[in-house]
Amino acid sequence: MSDLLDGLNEPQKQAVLHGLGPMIVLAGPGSGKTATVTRRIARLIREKEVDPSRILGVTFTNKAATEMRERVEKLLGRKAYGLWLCTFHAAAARILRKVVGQFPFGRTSTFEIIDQSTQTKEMKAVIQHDLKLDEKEYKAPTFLSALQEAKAHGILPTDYEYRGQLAPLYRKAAAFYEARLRVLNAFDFGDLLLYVTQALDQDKDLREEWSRTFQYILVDEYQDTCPVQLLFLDLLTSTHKNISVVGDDAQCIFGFTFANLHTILDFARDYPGAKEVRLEQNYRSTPEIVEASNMLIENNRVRYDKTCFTANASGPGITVVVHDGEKQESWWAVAECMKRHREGVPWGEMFVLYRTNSQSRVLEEAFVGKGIPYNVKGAFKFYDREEIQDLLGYLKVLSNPANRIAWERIANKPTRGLGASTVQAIVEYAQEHSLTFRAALNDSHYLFKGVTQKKVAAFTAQMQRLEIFAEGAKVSSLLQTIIDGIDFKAWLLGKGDTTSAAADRWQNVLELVRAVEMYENDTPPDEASLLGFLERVALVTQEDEAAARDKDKVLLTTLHSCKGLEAQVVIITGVEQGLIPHFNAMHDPAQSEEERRLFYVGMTRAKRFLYLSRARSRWLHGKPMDGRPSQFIRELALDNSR
DNA sequence: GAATAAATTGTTTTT
DNA sequence: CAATTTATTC
Repeated sequence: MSDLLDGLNEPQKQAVLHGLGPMIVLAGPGSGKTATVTRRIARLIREKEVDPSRILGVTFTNKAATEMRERVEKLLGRKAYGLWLCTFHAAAARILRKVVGQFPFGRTSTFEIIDQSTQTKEMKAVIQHDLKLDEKEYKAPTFLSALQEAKAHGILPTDYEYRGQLAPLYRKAAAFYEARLRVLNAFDFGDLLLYVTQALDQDKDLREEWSRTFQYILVDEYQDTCPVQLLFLDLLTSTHKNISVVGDDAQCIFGFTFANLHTILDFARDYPGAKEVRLEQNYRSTPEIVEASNMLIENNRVRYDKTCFTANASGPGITVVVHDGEKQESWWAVAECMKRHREGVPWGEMFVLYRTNSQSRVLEEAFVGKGIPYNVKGAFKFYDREEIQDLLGYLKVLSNPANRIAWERIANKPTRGLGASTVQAIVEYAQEHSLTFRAALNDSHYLFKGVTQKKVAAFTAQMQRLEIFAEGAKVSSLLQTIIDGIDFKAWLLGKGDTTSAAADRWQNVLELVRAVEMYENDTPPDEASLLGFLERVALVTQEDEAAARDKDKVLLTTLHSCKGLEAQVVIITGVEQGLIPHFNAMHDPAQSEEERRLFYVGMTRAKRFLYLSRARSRWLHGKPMDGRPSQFIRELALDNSR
């Protein structure tokens, strides 16, 4: 018992030892939040002898979940089998798979989780074919975000009161979109939480069963939960009421996903008698950084009155620099990293941060130029790459024959003479006869003549062979069989691209094979399945395990996705009015306060060296733009601000 | 039917 | 400026 409390301060101990009932832990940056949560979980398992499968720990990212699990297992000295430690979406998907069949949702337990691009494609089809509107005038992303707003509030998009004149149109689109996803046996991200809350809300017995299951629920990054997630938590805690949440109102930066700052401010009101713990001591940063970030955040009107302090030794202070353009800024950033590296700071202890993903390109070029090891987080997702999506298409089709989108994708990859019109004919035939694309393939002898018929038949036969092989086969050997069967390597390398680009693509394919093997390695053999792998792919987005594993590289990332990380050296680039705070957020007080919190998050990642850099001029959409210093530099009230 | 060239058009942040 | 969509050619 004692070792679980070793080295903790008084409020941290209180948080770890808290017994029954709701608790909120207000945790400033670097205040040992993760240590507190993991020790609390470890204590519940070890001292309170709670069955791990009756504890639900929810995090914001998969990476955070994995890290926490490792730390809990280290504290326990054994594996925490059955412990639910995952993201909201993963938890929702897992419950939904078990219960979806009991509801008229029109999906089976093998439902697929579709990605962003599939969502857009389906919504485009809704606008063009179902609503017969001009897609130039009515944009799919606008419609999707309207629907997401409804889903984030836990309301069916067909029932939601949208703002503005387009409301009736949105509701119609929602109905068509939902119908299309049903045919695909698919949910999108937002649906996972929406439908699981619908299910738990509608069925009292089910709600009791699940809320009895989870004796303890812990939530990380509580400030970034949206209403439907709160509803989800509320439904699951209805029996035991043992919910403890950890968060920092000053780090609420996901307002655009309908996370609301007031959920954390109102926790004590919503859960009367909740214990409140404040972790205000910062163990991460120098007093210079802690004080400057306090100065900054005090400019926000809506916040908890909380003051962070540190007992850490004084450091080098915050450096503010100006450059002519973004190229000079990038060269400088690389040079500064090299300088610190010579002083003994490992590459892995350095971040270069920016507001928008498009800023990463110049930086990347500068890092490549000097041969400095770096990692870009967030920009292009590994699983979004064309060649990866192609192969995943085969896996998806084998897992879910109703997945029309995936069929369309793979039908002519590699080129086998099934062009757009042939595929379209199959799709229409399937729709007419209410068949899956796969079933339509079997009947296609009636549809086509001559050469086309032969080609379609060859494709059907090949897919049938794969289906037979897929029975009981390991995912890794299935993938290998697909790659060999369609001669994917030859097709990739022969596509006429430059040889190096083709070689890169093949490397990515090998990476995918490794990812499958890794999945099989850390999943119990009886649980590993094609569906399981596809779910991981759908929910594990950015940080593919490979990137997370090769440490000791400078991390280039956005201010948003640096949340939860820390490093010796942090360089924030593009500290200009219009970038941070961003143009689109500058005129609305609530949004500019969010921009300030975002900047606060970036600053407080730094342990020792913090640089704020800006350029006088920067290329934006092909035109040079003058850059004025961000108002936030002034708000820090530094001696050396210029 | 498929590959290439030209034109257009968008640009915050993400599970 | 780059990525995506449309037009053109083979």
